[in-house]
Amino acid sequence: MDRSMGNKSLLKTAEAEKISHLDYFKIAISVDCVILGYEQQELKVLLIKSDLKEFSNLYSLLGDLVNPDEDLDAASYRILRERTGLDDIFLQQVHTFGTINRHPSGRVITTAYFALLDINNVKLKINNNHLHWHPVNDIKKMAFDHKTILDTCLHRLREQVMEHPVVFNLLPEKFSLRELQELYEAILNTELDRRNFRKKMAIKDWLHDLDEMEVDVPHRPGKLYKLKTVLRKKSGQKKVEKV
Amino acid sequence: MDRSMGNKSLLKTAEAEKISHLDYFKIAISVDCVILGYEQQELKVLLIKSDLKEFSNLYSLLGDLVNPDEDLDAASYRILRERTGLDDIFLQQVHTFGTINRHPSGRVITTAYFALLDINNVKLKINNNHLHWHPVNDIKKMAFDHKTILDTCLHRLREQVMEHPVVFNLLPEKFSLRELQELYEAILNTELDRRNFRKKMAIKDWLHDLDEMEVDVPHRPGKLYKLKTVLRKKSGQKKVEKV
DNA sequence: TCAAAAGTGTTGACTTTACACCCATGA
DNA sequence: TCATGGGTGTAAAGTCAACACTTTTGA
Repeated sequence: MDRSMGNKSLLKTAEAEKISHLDYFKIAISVDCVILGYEQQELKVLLIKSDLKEFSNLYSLLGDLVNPDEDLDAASYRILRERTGLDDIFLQQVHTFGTINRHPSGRVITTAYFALLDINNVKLKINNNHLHWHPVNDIKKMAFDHKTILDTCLHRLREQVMEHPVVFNLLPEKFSLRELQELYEAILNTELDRRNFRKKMAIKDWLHDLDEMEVDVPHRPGKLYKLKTVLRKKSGQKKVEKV
Repeated sequence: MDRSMGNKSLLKTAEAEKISHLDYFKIAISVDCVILGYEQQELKVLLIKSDLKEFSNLYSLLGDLVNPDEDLDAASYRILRERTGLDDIFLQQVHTFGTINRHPSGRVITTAYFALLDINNVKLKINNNHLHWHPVNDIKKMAFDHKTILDTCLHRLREQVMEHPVVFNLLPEKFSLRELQELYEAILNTELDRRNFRKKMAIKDWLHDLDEMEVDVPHRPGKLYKLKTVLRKKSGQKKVEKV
């Protein structure tokens, strides 16, 4: 950012600039988190009932204003921690939504993140306002522009899922290949061929064979795997592919 | 965004909420544009000398604070228009940078966009502050966190270039396959095989054969093409690929 | 006639898809 | 013994990478 346009290269100090810009500190910024979990072969998102009259009976994502002394990313981690009690979580920034009238309280620009977590690790912190896990395929209308935000984040997730080992954040540490495949199918909303899926996973070399078996399944138990330790990471970064 | 945490589902009006949030309107938001052009087989970015003492002699991207009554995207189009006089330009949001101390004047969160334009169409509007086109491969240090922003945008551009018909925004309307290939090579920083490149373009079916030839080249002239009209677009949106 | 780039196909390696059978386990 | 999913291989189609020669034009 550089507001130098039209002034004739007079150097200003940052402090002087600050004063001349007070007018602009009239926009609030928030973060909104698409917190995703996976349960009963369904992808679910953590929602809360909006407490604004304008949106009564609609659900919204979890978000909050960013504090002036808080990094943007830190704000999203704070939301997660406050709501789920979890701290070491996969989180990725997706897009910033900034139309003028997206928030009825005033000018609020929001940066959307998605988070992936193991739903069984979560004890929801405060259980009022209908905080709950909601199947993502079962959402028509939301408060604010949150439906758009949700869709944008799901789109991004789908783009990444085959290239980057991210979805493992949705599973318990140990899982079978069937569970993993079902998760992919839930995310991509499609069916996958079992043999081809297993081949693909073998090629990616993401998994570590635990030499353990499923227990308490009503059929032949499958092998258990975990994500290779080197691939675990808290936030996603992408690599450029060679063309 | 929903600040309902911990309150016992008392509905508030947006107006009431606005008042209680005044404290938070202490963050400014800006947009920064990585404005890219292509000239002499080089990718270039439009830079200006920073007018902050803290960054004297460093260049910065073109950006500005977002006005309270201006959409975020509109702000980036405004920057472009002010600096280049161009209006109908490819522009894409990339990432929002929000660490506390990234701007010495105070808390400024910035959303980065990249723009692609035909450098020959541009008459730079105000030519002070060393506004100029700078080869992207020749930049080490920039004001603020602008080097990171630039790198992030270039990374995103490289990711998109083979999947989406975006780079055509950098070329004149009519171009030869050689020119197009040289552009791809400049963006990707690599050499491409001519035959394979032409095959790939043929498969993508992005180009319309104009039945015209290059003129004034000191060798056998090549055919001229233009991007198919249906594929022209001002801002980029991605599609999910089927897996 | 020379220099420069245009234009063009094939082969081998690899990747992706489609598809079916026997096996191990728990009920 | 039955139901359920585990586990596995192959062939055909398609994609990708490497590679060289002839043609056209302007100088």
